[in-house]
Amino acid sequence: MNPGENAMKIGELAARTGVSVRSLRYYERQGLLTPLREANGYREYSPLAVETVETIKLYLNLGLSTEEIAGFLHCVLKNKEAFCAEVMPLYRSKLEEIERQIVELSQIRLNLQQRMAAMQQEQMESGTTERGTAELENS
Amino acid sequence: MNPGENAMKIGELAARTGVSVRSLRYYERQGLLTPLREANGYREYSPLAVETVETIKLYLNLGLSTEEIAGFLHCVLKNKEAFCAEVMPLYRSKLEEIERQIVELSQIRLNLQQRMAAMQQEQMESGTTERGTAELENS
DNA sequence: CTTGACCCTGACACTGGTGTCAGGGTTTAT
DNA sequence: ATAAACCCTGACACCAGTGTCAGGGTCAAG
Repeated sequence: MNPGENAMKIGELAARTGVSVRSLRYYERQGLLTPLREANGYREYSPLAVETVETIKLYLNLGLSTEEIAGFLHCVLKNKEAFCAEVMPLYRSKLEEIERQIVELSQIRLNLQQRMAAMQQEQMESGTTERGTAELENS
Repeated sequence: MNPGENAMKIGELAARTGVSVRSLRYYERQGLLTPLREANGYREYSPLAVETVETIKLYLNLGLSTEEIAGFLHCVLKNKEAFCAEVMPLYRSKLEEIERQIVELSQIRLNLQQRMAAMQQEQMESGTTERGTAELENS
């Protein structure tokens, strides 16, 4: 009945979450995870740590950095997301950033597609003018 | 009439192309640019170097790396792109990569939008169940 | 001869999460 | 007591292009 009854060590947490031992230590250094220590210095994780790590994975997959996650993880672990004031502005700016990136990539895609089409044209026609690297200027 | 008549030094090339001196030296180390050297060790660029740098910029803007560019720059500087065999496969794989990235970002965008919508819902309704971080799972 | 504007090389920093190695302790089972 | 399987910390590498600093030449104008 004492606390730490079914605590686990880092290897087990890694196995349960699919996150490498290396990454778990990194998350700790970033302030996302704060395990107790056994007398021998080994990290001691409560069963709740599994949920915490899953939550961290979820936010990392959204493109948030560990530093950003650190700003609200504590809150979302005990409340619904909607009641953590830090989350919404972060989502907003992240969404804008993602959209900027999509626009940028779309422009590159268009440029590539046009250049490829032009190349195939020229290979068909095979041979009139010379030099032509810079006419489809750029993004 | 001797060669090097209107050659320029690195600072002038940087000014004409808008590329930093630092980057010009980097391009050289990557094998993209091979200026002569004056007796004092200064780099000596022919006027053609301006075009070369513009071409490099163009390909960098397409998302190609200096290493990739090095593989075909020589060819495209003297022929039309269409006649450089290395270019098309590179464009193809780059296009695929870009499209993968766009898909990935689009998924994140959707996930963010859904979470934001859900948060606003919950704030309206304000208050029934508890805990809800992981229901819109992830990308 | 001095000042200032150029030029040279080499090297570290940054981004950010992860792999991996070195060098060393602990625990458990045989 | 020894081997195997864990655990610990600290540090370098990666990607890739750019900024920036240190420490030092070169050259032209005053």
